[in-house]
Amino acid sequence: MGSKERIARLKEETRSNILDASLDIVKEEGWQSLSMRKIADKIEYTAPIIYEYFANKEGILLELTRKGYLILAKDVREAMSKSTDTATQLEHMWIAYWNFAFENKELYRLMYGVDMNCCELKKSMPEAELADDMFYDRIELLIKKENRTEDFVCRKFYTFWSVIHGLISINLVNKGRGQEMNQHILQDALKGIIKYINE
Amino acid sequence: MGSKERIARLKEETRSNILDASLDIVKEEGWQSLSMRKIADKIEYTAPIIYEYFANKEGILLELTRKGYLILAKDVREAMSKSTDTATQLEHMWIAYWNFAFENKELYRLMYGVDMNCCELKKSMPEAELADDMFYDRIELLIKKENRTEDFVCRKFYTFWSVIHGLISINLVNKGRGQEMNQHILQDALKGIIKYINE
DNA sequence: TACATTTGCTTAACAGTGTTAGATTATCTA
DNA sequence: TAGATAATCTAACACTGTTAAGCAAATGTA
Repeated sequence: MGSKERIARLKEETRSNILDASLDIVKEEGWQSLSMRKIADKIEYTAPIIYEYFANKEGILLELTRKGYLILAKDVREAMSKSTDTATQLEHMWIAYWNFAFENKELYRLMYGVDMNCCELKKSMPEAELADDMFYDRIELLIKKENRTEDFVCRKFYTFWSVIHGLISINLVNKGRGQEMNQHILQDALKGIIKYINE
Repeated sequence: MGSKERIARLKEETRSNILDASLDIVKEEGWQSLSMRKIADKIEYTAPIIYEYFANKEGILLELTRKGYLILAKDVREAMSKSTDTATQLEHMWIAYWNFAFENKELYRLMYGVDMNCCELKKSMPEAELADDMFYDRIELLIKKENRTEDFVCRKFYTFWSVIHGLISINLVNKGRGQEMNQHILQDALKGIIKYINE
C-alpha cells in the first residue's frame, strides 16, 4: 500500500507548510499579528486543521524555535571548521552567531525573547536618553584626549551597554546562573572594559 | 470654585490608579495577560472609562515606559553622586543600572523589549544547547590550565554571550548605529575579551 | 423651583483572537 | 453500491481591544 506513505508524505508537507506560512507572515507583519486564521488562509485550509499538526499556537512557535537553534548550530559549526587556531575559531564562531541573528531576525527574536511592541514611538521619548547621557558623559571623561572622537566614545558606550543589557536579558529570560555568579561576571566585565578603555 | 480642582485631583488619581493597577497585574501575571477589562476590574470601573485617560492600551504601556526611564535616570544619578573618581562613578552607575533592571523586572522588560512567551518549556529543548556547547568547548581550550575551573570558563562564556547578545538585542529593538559601527564594536569587544581571557 | 445641559459611567456591540465540538463531506473498504 | 473511516468545515465559546449609544445623576441657567 503506497497510498499510506503518500498520505504520510502529504501530512508531513502540510505540517511543513504551516511552519513556512507562519514564518512568512511573521517576516511580513511581525510576531504580534501572527494568527491561526492567517496561517490557515495561507495554506488554504481553515483554522481547526492546524490543531491536527500542532497542539496549539505555542506548539508552532516552539517548533520554529527548535529549527532556529538547529540552523544556528550548523552555522556556528561551519564557522569553526574554517580555521584551526582556537582564538580565530572563537572569533569566527561569534561572528557567525552575530550573522545568524541578522539573517534570521525573526527567529532570533523568538529564540531569545527580544521583542518590542511600541518601537518607533519610543524614539520620540526624551526620557529614554536621560540615563544614556550620563553614561556617555562619564565615559568621555575616562578616555584620553587624543582618543576622544565621537566614534570612539560611542563605541565604548555601546560596548558597556551591550555587556550589561546582554547579561540582564539572559537572566530575565532564562535565569542564567545564580545571582552571585552574575555579580561576578558583571564586575569582571565592568572592570575589564574600564581598564582597557583606551585600547 | 475649588470643586474644579477637586475634580481635577480625582481625575489625576484615577489616571494614576490605572497605571498602578496595570503594573500590579503585570507583576502578578505578566505582560501577556494584561487586559483593559482586568485593569477596569482592579480600579472598580468598566473598561471604556480607561479611554478617557489614555488613547489606548499602548498609551498605558508608553506611560509606564516613560516612568521607568525616569526612575532609571534617578537611580543612575544617585549612584554617580556617591563618588568623585570617574572610573568608580562609572562602575557604580552601571551597577545601579543593573540593580534597576532586577528591582523593576517588568519595567525593564517593557523598556528594552525583553520578553519571552514560552520560557520554561524551552529549558527542555536540547537543541538550545548545541551551539552553546561548541562555544564553551573553544573557550575552555583558550584558558590556561591553571585557571580552567568550571566557574571561570562559565564566567567567560557568559561575558562573551552578554556582549554579543546585548549588541544584537539593542540593534534588533532600536536599530542602534549603522552596521559598520556595529561590526567595529563587535570585533573590538571580541578581540578584547579573547586577549584578556586569562585575567 | 423647573428645565436644559453637561458629565460620568455603563451596557451593548463589533471585529478580532485561540480553541473545541459537531456536522459534513470525501475517501477507502467490504 | 453500502457502510465505515478519515478529512475537513461550520459554528460556537470565551476572550481580546475598542467604539457608539444610552442612562442617570450632577450641574448650570431661567
